[in-house]
Amino acid sequence: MKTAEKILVTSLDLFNRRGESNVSSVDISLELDISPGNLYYHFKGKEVIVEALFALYKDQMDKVLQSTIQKEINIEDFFYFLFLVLEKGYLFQFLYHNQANLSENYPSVAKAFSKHLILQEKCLEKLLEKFMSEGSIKASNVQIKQMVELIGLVFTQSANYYALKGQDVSDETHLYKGLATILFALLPYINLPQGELHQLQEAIATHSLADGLTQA
Amino acid sequence: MKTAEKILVTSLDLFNRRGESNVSSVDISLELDISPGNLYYHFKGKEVIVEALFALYKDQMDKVLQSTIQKEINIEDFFYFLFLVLEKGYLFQFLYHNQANLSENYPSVAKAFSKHLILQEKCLEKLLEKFMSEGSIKASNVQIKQMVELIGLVFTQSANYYALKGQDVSDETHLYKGLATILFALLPYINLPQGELHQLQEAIATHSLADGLTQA
DNA sequence: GTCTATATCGGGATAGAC
DNA sequence: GTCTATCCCGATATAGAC
Repeated sequence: MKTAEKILVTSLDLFNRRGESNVSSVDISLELDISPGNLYYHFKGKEVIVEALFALYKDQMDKVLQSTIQKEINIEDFFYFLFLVLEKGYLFQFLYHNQANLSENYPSVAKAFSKHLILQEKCLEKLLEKFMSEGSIKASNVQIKQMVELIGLVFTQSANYYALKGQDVSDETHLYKGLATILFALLPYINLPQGELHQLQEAIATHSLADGLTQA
Repeated sequence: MKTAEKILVTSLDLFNRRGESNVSSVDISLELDISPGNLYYHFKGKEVIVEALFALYKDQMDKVLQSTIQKEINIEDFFYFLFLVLEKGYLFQFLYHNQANLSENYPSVAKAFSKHLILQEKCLEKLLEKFMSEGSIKASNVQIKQMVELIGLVFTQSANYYALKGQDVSDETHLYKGLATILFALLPYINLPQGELHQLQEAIATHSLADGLTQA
């Protein structure tokens, strides 16, 4: 692995674990056993590193979105898709964790982030509208918009919410809790045979045992 | 107004507008036309200021919660109560805006905050359970817990979500959008005559015209 | 490509005069 | 209570040798 790549991998890891603002360029070079000067040879400042990491994030996320548009997915696949998005977010959690700082210190990244989010939500909206026209979802257009907003809220903020409550966010359990929240909100509008619905719920609930959601 | 009080008021204003981490003690003294040394005479560092502001926040929030327990409120009052909580949060938005930094730089505040949140959610849960036993809400215990979690998510994170999407959060409009999201998620479980429900929805929707939620 | 050494800058903190 | 002056420290940034 080239030094440049090693820097990105290590930075991502440190950012995710300690928060971007708590990691200085010296910390990164220390972790890699290289000198600060060397780090600067590859990346002229933390900003460039953050930008490079965001580009990676965007690439991977776009691939997930792309796959949804191409394959004709049904509403059960949909929840799996939601999980994939949550999971990608988890890999780059530092982007969500410190977004206030992020937008203040790296406005270019913040702009690209919000642009990407809006696109992502457009994509979600299209999907839900398709389900609506197919009859697997019963809702008005306004309700669809509400669903999109709620999903966006869970995607981008649920980790912060759990962290604020003092819960550990280092494992992936909370992803399932987020998924359960989305399922809870959408369920009343989903038009599926009871049996299949329960199957879906159980699949999600088995992963979020901790909170007694299993009885859902 | 005493200097100490002026410092608190000005700090709150600056924190809310620029974010706590972007406001240095010198900024505060500059805004007040006093010297940094004088500021330190009253508050030995920003930490003490943040702690004092959180104490204020907690006091005011507790009063709102208290009022709910004492008066026997019905489910329509409930949404007004939710709005009051959202509004109090708005007055101290800096606590929510930069929570990652907050918990890293002021662990004592973070601990008190999470403790307060958990208490608040207990209070919410009790309220919802009361509505359930009265029949105005039809839901299982697990669904009640989900409602509480969703409300907590909106309370603490919706401003961050809108900010992340690049929207302006300086006015109070987004409070109504948050309220609309909660209403959207709870509505299927609420057991009220259609007429009264529509009244509720409209009352909320008239305040969030911007997003076409009026048609809800 | 990588190192050491150093310059710069901003924020937090404090001593001592008034 | 309030001010001025100063110190300390951590982080960014860069120059120049190897």
